[in-house]
Amino acid sequence: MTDSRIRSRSDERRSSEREESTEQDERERCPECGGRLRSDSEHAETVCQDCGLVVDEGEIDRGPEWRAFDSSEKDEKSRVGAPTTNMMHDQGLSTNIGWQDKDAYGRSLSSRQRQKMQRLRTWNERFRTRDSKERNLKQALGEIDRMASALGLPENVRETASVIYRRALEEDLLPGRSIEGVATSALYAAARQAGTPRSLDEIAAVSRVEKDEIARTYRYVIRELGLEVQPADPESYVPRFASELELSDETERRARQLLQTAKEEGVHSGKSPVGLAAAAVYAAALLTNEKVTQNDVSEVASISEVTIRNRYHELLEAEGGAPV
DNA sequence: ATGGTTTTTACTGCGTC
DNA sequence: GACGCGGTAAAAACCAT
Repeated sequence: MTDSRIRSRSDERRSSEREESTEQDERERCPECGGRLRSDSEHAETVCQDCGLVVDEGEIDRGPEWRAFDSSEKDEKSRVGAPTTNMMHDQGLSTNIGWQDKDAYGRSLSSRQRQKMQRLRTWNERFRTRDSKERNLKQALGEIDRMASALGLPENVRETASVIYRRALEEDLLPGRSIEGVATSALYAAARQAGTPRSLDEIAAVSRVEKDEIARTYRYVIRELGLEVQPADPESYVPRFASELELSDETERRARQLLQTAKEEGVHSGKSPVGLAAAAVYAAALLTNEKVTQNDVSEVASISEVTIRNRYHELLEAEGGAPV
């Protein structure tokens, strides 16, 4: 009697699961029979529901395998430290010996113990940054961090930059190039990939490396790593320029609009995205009667006034040709 | 290296405050 | 007269070949 109840309940569960999975993910199809795929995170597989073909195996579930129902359970069940991060040279996994001379109960150590701990700290530090690659990374990541905060780039960009640098290091791209150069290039690439691009000039302003070298190493790194970085979208510069010039949201919106229509008209191929963005901001300010001089815009965008003039004529022309 | 394209530099004239 | 703006020519920078 109990048996049948249990079975029936589990049957229910199974059928409801199936219903769920038929609803999910219509676009993925089985390459064999065209049946629906069902991802089974418990077994780390993606299987076809019709023919049973396992399409994808070994997905990694990075989440915890337990669930916590209140905060005390969370403390009890959790047995890991901070998540690993690529922003530290050892991904945050190395040993750290605290600087307080206290034991696990918070009592102070005897002087003998203190000396011992001091020696341990020294050696730990030596081992931690032992080989040249580690030291290299440590310096580069410090550099990336410094530049990123100088440019006001968010954390995820730093993270990406770190990953790129790490890869460059692994592929032995460093010999013959400066650490700083590669670090800067990594950051430049990361910023562009994240859709918060900074122009080469801006990057060069905070880097210890010359613009030429940055550009050169950047191209090299991109090519060697097979990174795909699309040309920067002019629109992604607009918010930054607009806010630096203290322009209204309305102006920002118009600037975007101008760029959109320009894009449709195909006015912008081959032109520098920064110039286009600057021109759009200027033109938009004109349209909304906000006072910004070409000089102002040229300064925040680090682009010449002439370029702004040329571009914004084209922009207005495109807008006039295709009214909204 | 070269040639074509884009951007910058430098200079000039015009109108306005 | 200083400033913002527009235009132009020549130089420089950039990019693909």
